[in-house]
Amino acid sequence: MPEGHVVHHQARLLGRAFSRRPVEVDSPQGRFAEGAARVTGHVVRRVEAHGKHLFIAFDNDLWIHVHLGLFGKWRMGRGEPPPVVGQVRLRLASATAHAELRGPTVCEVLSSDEKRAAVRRIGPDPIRKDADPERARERVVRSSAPIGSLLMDQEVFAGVGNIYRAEVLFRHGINPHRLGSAISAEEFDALWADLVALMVKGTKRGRIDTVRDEHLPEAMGRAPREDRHGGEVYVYRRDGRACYVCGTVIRLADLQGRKLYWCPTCQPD
DNA sequence: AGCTCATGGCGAG
DNA sequence: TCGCCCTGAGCTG
Repeated sequence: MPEGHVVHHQARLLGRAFSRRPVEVDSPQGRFAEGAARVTGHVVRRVEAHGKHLFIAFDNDLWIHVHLGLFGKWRMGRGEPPPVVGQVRLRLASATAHAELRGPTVCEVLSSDEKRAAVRRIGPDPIRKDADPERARERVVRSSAPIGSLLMDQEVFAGVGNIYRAEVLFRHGINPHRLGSAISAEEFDALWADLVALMVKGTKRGRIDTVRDEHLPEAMGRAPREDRHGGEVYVYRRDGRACYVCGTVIRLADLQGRKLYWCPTCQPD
């Protein structure tokens, strides 16, 4: 259940484990059997992440394209793959390492042309050094959609998910319902720069931490937050509880089927 | 054991 | 907007 920072982290690990080595590819579950047969035994050239999409290059100019969706998971390890337990869509095995993929939304083989086209459809990714924030700016400032929706639109901000959306808007005092066209150039610049910093940090740590030093539990005399996602955050999944900055009760609403969290005082309409 | 929810996205209507 | 995809964790009982 990853946002972009997890996909980048996994791409690094997969690249480290399999690049420049021949890899056996199969599909114990069977749903990726035809795709696996097209690449098995070939050498992995590299592994790339673009937003939440992961691409594995093989030396026959084919790519495996994976999108984890809400349920997908990689499991990696050294040595021989373990006996199959449950539904394993894709399995990679080199002489020294293995990886299992379960429950992805997308697992397919693409030609290099198809891969390039897929990457073109993905918006600028704050984690990537080659990202062009002007593409995102143009979409935001002429949009009549709320910024809370635009941040989740993968053609605008690739890799941002529900936690980063909620947290970056809190950190900049922007109400998620404010329209993109009402975001100033200065606000866009600050949002983008902050997404870069937060998501790069998340890639390194493997968790999402967004609380500034002066609001950390040690500084505020409160107990550290314990949440499933592992990080320290201001508003995500904190509805009904007091804002760490002003004490107002954090609000929850549904926006296009996803939960949206914000502080009505720190992020006024 | 069974239920609900989750860091996502697509297609039908 | 809704339902579906598909898996696992964290509850409840």
